[in-house]
Amino acid sequence: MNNARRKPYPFDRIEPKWQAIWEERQLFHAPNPGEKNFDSVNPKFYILDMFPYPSGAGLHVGHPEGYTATDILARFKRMRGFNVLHPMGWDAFGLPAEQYAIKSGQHPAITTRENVAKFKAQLKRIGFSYDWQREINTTDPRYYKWTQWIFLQIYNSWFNPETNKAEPISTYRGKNPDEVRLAYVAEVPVNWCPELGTVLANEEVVDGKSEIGGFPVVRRPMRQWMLRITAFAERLLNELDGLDWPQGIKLLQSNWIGRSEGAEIDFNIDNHQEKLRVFTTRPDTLYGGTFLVLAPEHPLVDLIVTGEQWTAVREYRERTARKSELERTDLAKEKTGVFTGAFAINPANNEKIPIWIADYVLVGYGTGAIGGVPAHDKRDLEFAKKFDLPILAVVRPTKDEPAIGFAGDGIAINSPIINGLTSAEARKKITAWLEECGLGKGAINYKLRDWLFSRQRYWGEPFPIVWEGGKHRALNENELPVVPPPLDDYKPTGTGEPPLAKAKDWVRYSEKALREANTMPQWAGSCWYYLRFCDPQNDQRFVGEEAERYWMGGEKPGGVDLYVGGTEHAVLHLLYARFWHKVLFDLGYLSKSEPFQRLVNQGVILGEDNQKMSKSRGNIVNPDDVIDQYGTDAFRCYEMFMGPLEQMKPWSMRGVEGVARFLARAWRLLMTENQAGEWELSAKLEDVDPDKAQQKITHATIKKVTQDIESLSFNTAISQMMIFVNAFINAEAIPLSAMRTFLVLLNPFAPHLTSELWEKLNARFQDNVGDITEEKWPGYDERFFVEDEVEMVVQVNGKVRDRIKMSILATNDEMKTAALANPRIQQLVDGKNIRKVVVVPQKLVNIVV
RNA sequence: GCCGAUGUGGCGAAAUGGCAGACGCAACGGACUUAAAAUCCGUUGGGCUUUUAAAAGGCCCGUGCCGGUUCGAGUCCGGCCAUCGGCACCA
Repeated sequence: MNNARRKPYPFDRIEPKWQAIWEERQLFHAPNPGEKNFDSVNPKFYILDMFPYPSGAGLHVGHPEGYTATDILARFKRMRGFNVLHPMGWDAFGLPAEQYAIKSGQHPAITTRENVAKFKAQLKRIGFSYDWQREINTTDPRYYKWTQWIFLQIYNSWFNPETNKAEPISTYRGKNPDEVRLAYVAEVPVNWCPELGTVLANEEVVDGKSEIGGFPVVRRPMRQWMLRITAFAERLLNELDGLDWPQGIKLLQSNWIGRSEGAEIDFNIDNHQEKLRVFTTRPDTLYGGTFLVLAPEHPLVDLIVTGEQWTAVREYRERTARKSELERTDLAKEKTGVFTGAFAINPANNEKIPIWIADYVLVGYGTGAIGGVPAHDKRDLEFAKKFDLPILAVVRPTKDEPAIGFAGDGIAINSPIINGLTSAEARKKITAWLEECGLGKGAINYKLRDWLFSRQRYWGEPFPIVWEGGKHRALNENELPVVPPPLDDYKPTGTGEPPLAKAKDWVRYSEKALREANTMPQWAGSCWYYLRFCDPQNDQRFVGEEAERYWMGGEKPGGVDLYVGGTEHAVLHLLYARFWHKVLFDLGYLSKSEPFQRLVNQGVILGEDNQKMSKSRGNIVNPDDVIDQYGTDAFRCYEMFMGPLEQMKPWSMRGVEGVARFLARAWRLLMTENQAGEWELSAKLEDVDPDKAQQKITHATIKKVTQDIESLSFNTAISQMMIFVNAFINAEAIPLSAMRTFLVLLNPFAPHLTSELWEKLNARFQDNVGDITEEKWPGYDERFFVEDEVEMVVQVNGKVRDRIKMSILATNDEMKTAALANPRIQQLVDGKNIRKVVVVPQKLVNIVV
């Protein structure tokens, strides 16, 4: 014998064996409609994981948490007769791969290939039942051909506000279609990250730093591709309602979209032709507007600034431009600003009010200009105090508190047209008045910005666009895919010029036309991968119509039936994908307007020290080490036993051991070790009827496990199976039928162990049963739980004082009589006045004295 | 500041308004063993108390804090506190 630690059961032999069998027999392949073995009678179930970004570090224990949950559900649903689509793929374009490539000097295509191989081997080792025939990779030209194709659909569409839908650009009747395309080029202030040498989307900037790498980001105007996601703001917001998503994620997304309702008001400028438009949610406070503030970048500043103020204004604007996003949004700092020298007229009272510029007004939101109402807005109040501007209260609070600084709703005062009205009424009335006078109108504003869609990086999808005579134009579909040139030097240039521009031959598309050299962002590939999974090999279409209708359509809810992944994508992937989906839906390519009907977020797994896992803390758990020691079935079960799926929870090696012990006990329930140290089927196993108690616990376990899997309460399902094993472990005879049932219940959790035991049972009992993976899920019969006697709890004033065995058939009156006749209870209520007796049938009697 | 989630033993946790702490970990005791590991059995929220003692009971307190609804509250309602997460000069 070697001196390696003896395994509690031979998982190291069993697990690779069954993985090889599954692969060989392709048991988890889901045929499409029209394909061989497709069964049109079964309902479909599409269960999707967020596909991983294959980093160099390999899987960590957080990935398999969600993957195990979906795998259990997928196996369960198959056993319940569903056609289950459960695919996996690789989101492999993007910054980290490229950063890593630059650092290691290896081409990103090579490192990506290696990382994918590593991830795939790790996932296979955990025994996930993915349909690997559907594997996709976003960096594969056969895949991104269609990413580029979808971009063309977006480019060749516009948003028709009348139909509230995306339509082909050919239906646009205006002069210049380029103004309304859903993909357009604009010179806008963007998030430029010098360190990464690229621009970033708002969603990719966190606290003024790049989400990836944490490098400083500055605002800088650049010519970039944008996607008109803002046109869909209202639908993206409204259609959240119908989705079965965690409330928190919906809220995060609706806050990001940030709808606010108010009015746009035009102010005349003293001695100028131009009008100044501001957006406000509080038109009812118009009378209290004692100044206007423009964003320093506001285009009107140049026109209205007076000679004396010009130097101060210019200096202020330069200072603002130099500031990083982080400095500018620092809340702690004092308000700053400069007077432009110009005045506007408040349309409500015709007062002349000064126009200032200040960096607390953002050029990107609303109209980039605000009416300063210092009495009822905290920021305006700070500003007015700092620069000694007049403060006029126009809302009286309904409770006893000072009017100055009151930002809530109250009663309008000092406002002739609306005096005495509630704020809500006042808003309505003054908006109507503004509209009548042509001074403004009701308006809705969104925080959501258009999606900055180009990157100055190498490792991404090239745009299917060429430039000719200063104008962009789409390539033909038959020119796809546009494959990037092989580049030895793919480093960012740092100047904002994309690395692809270095490939002069590639860029030269024709005599007159040059290729677009920017690439698409990381998110492009993941915006539609769930569609490609439905029909991954199709080279005629991004997804076949029938396949799309089957997997993404169907009865309500339809679409992806369950999508599991982390919260970190709440406003990135999940918003972008919904946007693309809606465009494709409007253009008639898809069955449903929403992609993901039900979303579940798995909780973060912390290190044993209760801290976030990180290299620097040294508390990272590597799945491979756990599997080496305890086997993958134990790993899977532990991930699920830790606690509720959606909860944040710390890892515990001891906990893994406990679950491993449970599996070993289940193994020994059926197997014994002989003299030679070999495992063989236990002699206690018999083809006999279970006794009453065994029957009861078997059916109770079927019920609990079935319901708990449906509700994703995997931890309590495992608890119940532990109770089952504990109940049988010392039985004289182990009834075969109960064991068969149990193995099927445990199979989704521990597929290798149960497959092996099932095979052993088949060999001994030869009752013509096939592979466990193809078994039907067992049903349960409530009759087996019902007992002749129940234990009735007797309470006095809500406190448990005794328990009495009662027949299940006992009436309420009989229960009451029995309780009152009980000597202990008699003692307690003796001499007291019984005021009330509450009876809960078959459960409890409460005597109130 | 705003929004959201969470708060139960030494730890991870469980409980359709009806016996709080299932299941697991850790700890302690025992069996097996030359010994250890493994395995199996038992005890395990806190305090008080009855019995010579053990066995077995009994009483009180206990689900972040304060109040309410109810025969009965971890669960429902109101108010606070703490931790975590998100958003944040969004007009």
